Amino acid sequence: MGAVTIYDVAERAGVSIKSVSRVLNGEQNVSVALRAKVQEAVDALGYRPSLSARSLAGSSSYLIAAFVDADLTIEHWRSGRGNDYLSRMELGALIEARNSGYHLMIELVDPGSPTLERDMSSVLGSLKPDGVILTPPISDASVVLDVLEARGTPYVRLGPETQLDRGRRVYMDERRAAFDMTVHLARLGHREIGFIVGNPRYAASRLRREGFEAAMAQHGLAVRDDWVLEGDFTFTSGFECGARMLAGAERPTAIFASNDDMAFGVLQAASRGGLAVPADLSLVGFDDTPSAQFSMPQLTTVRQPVAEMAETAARMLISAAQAKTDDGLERVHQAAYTLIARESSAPPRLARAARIPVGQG
Amino acid sequence: MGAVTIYDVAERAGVSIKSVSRVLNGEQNVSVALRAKVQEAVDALGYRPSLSARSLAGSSSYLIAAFVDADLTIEHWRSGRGNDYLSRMELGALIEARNSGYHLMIELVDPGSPTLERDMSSVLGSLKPDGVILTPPISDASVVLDVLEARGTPYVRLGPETQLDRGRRVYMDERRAAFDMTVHLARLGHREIGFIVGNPRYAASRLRREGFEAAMAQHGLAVRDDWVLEGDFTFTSGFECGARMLAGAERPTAIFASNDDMAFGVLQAASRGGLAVPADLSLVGFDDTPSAQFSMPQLTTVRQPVAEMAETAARMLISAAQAKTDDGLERVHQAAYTLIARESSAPPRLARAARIPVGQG
DNA sequence: TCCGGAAATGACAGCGCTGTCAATAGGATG
DNA sequence: CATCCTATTGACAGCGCTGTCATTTCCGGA
Repeated sequence: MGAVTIYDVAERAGVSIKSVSRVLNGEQNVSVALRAKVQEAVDALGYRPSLSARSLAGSSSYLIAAFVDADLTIEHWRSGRGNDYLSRMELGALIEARNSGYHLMIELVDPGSPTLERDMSSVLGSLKPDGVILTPPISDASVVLDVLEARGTPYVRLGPETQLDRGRRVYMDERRAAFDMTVHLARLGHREIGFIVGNPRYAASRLRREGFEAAMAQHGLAVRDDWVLEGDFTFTSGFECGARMLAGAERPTAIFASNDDMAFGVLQAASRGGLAVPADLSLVGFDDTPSAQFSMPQLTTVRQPVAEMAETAARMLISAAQAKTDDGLERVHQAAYTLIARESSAPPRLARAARIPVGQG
Repeated sequence: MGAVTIYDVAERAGVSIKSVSRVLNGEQNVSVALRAKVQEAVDALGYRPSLSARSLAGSSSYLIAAFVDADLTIEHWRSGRGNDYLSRMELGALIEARNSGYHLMIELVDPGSPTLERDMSSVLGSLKPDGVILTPPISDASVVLDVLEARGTPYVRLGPETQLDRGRRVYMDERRAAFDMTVHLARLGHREIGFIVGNPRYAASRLRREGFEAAMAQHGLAVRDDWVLEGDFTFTSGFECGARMLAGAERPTAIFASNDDMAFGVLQAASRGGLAVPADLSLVGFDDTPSAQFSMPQLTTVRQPVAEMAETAARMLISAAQAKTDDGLERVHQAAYTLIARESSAPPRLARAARIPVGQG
């Protein structure tokens, strides 16, 4: 059947298998004539080198592995819901890998497992990937970094928070994005702004909160404790926090939820409470999930270019795998975010906006 | 470093490498004592067999490949949006693969490419996967099936429409689901129901439409040509079709969109047209995308258990790879769908519902 | 014309496993 | 106790490539 080997190609081209190998790998010191002969044979036979043979014999496996949090994945699997971040990350990595003749493998990693170190060695040992992409929250699992470094496997961390000097990373300035979003609300005239924190397990939660607080401070706005509630990135938690925040006699004119899902929860709560968005309450999220453009009103949010980030990560790894030396390779890449102002944020109602100076004066 | 080989294990256990191999592969005729010795050594050394060596030497690669439509993927990638179907499919396949010690690889395939056959051989030749999962619309690409069959690689088709006798498949009864959904609307009292067809490229589009028509016929309801519009599964197309259908003096009391994204488009159109859902218009979709539970009103839709289906597919492939003979293996699996009635569907307003008999009497 | 060195090519030994087949060890049989 | 059969284990040859090192070829310069 299709089992064309390097021997067949060599025979047809009338050269040694080593020469075929040379042409295939674009090595130097190959004459034009040889290259042409081999190329012809390869094309005619439709030959493709066997991945396993290459990776067994040589030092590269043409494999990029993406490490994904197992818990999170299993949670998604249980609920039957997809994982938008994972999906976007993959698209980017997949496309870059494909363009460079690499393959992408997704591996689940449980950073809390007592056998983490062994599990990692296991995967790395059996796959021997040329590079590894770490997704949050694995990007910050120091044991994982340790193992990777011990084995000398290049890796790129997506959106890491701690130990920023280790390895390569591709990130977005979450703090600044949250800062900008807060400024967006302030510019609209909001002075009473609530915030819903994300799952503390994710670095992003802290950063987004810091950005919010910094912007509030800069604009001389008070951050009220009872208006900063802790969610966990789920719709439900958003609903609960929203309901709580909107229940009191005093309520904010705008709420900034640390991600879109929670924002939708708040939207639901507002709706049940008889509040119209953005008329009675401005609402902004973070992530630009697909739903953000379908919701009513459409949600103002921040778009993180996940696919691009993964693409960059894959490219960094592939260059690292192909370069002899580590010099001159990009190690840190900051991706640009976009604040997408849609319908859910607007100036506060005059009545409410006016109330503040009155109360203060 | 972590480079533990089978030789190390054999040495430590005081046996031959072949024996280690036997234990690892669970072969028969291995004494308890041997098994114990080897197991001890494996555990102590944290040994994992090299995937590439195994696949090079043996007949299995411990790899499952999922073939995904390249165009579609690139489209998603361009728009920066994730692909919910892909994501859910992957979760299922990933979890099953992981449980059985297999690995999952995603490969992009362009079924329209003139070099499709060669591309396929390429991938199959270099990866030598033990099984392949085909996702729509690749499930129906006969050239792909041809190549797979020629190579003798087991494959499972997810939701195929044509050539149902070829290969294995896991599917959902789309027609019946659409039928049920239509009945749902009819039972609520709707008699004037519009339908938005999906992208003709997908088999599901036709099936859903057939289900709709069959149910209408069974309930003695007329299918009006101007109330059956053709979209392409995108939000925008849903918006346009919705706007068109709702513009006329006569408009349906309910609209069934072939997928959720289009339903959201209709929702938007209805909203702009001053129509409240479900008060003035009942609206139902198909797919249960994440947004369906966050939208307002929450969308009535059909949930396809994509993750489960992929899980089943992976399991079928793994059993096929492990079985000596093909006998007794499951080849066809029908997955159960769920009609999720949420807020967007309700009885038509009395005024409108009453109008019909008046007009007819 | 001959020589040294760089450029181009080939020969060959594995990479870490599995498949095949041979060898050895126990048991049951007569 | 010899014989035969089966359960168990091992020896060894690759799988299809790449890395290393040897060999051949080709030039420019003496």
